[in-house]
Amino acid sequence: MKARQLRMTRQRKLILEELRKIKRHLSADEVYEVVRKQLPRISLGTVYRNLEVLSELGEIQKLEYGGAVKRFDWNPAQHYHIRCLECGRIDDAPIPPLAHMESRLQGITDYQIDGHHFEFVGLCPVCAEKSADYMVDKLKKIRLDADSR
Amino acid sequence: MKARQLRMTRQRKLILEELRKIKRHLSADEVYEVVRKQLPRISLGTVYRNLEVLSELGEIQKLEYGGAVKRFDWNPAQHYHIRCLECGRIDDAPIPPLAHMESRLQGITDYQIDGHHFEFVGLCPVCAEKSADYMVDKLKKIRLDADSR
DNA sequence: TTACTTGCAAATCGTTTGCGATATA
DNA sequence: TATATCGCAAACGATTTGCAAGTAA
Repeated sequence: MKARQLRMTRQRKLILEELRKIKRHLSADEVYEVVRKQLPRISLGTVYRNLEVLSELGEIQKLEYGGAVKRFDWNPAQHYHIRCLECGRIDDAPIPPLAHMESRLQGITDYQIDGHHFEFVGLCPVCAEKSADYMVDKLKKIRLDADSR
Repeated sequence: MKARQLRMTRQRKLILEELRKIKRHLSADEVYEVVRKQLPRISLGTVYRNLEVLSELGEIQKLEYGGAVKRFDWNPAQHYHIRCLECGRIDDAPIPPLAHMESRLQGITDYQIDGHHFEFVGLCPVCAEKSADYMVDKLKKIRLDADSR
């Protein structure tokens, strides 16, 4: 679209390198914490600006499905995700992209369709564990109540 | 889960009625503007609280796919949506829900899967029109430049 | 040398929350 | 009457932005 005279600054380079190295789906704040170890004076604003630029360039991808905070994926190729409803953690979903979805809307929508988003939602192993502990506690209490009557 | 002593206040009733009458996918702020016409002293906080309660009850559904603002759907049944990347407008997608998606992760994820989200993204008719106008203008300018040389 | 980028801080935006007053069941 | 809910305003968390100084090309 628009030709841009972008510069590969130390900040931009480091952010991209760390994302590719860590291979997880970090929020802007998490990226900030990571790169701060090597560039202590970097600002959160710079991190946001660079994540934006890098995703516009197609070097990374911005994930903004559900949940409050956006996350950034080192892998710009199309693939799906699983999101934890409790803590917001995101992992790759091990299934291939659905084909021919867009063509199913041919002629029956007046939208100009660009693509689709798909994600599984549920509880990550850590939060599922916590949730199970909570239920066990609850059952214990109910049993105690019954015994004391 | 938890038995709640909910009350059907005038505010709660009106919000639900208006959503069901309008049958569009409104943001909290849009709901606020609508109900304010009949209850001028209602507060935005009340609207947020009631939209939350109503979606917990399953009377409506909260949409929090992508985009910044949440939207609320009068129809609590499972169905998919199309979202405009430009203005955030949401409409129903005229395709049935995908079946058997969750079972495809059986045994290959340590997440506890609850369900999935799916949405098409693109440009709504209004924004597609604007975008087309913009491109036409651009082409005209390029032609003028060429002529003047 | 140019103008893209930065660090910093203040601003913005959608949403949530604490409070004392109100009204529903 | 008990307490769920309200209106109001302040608080919040994530993200964006204005600006003067710094720096890649």
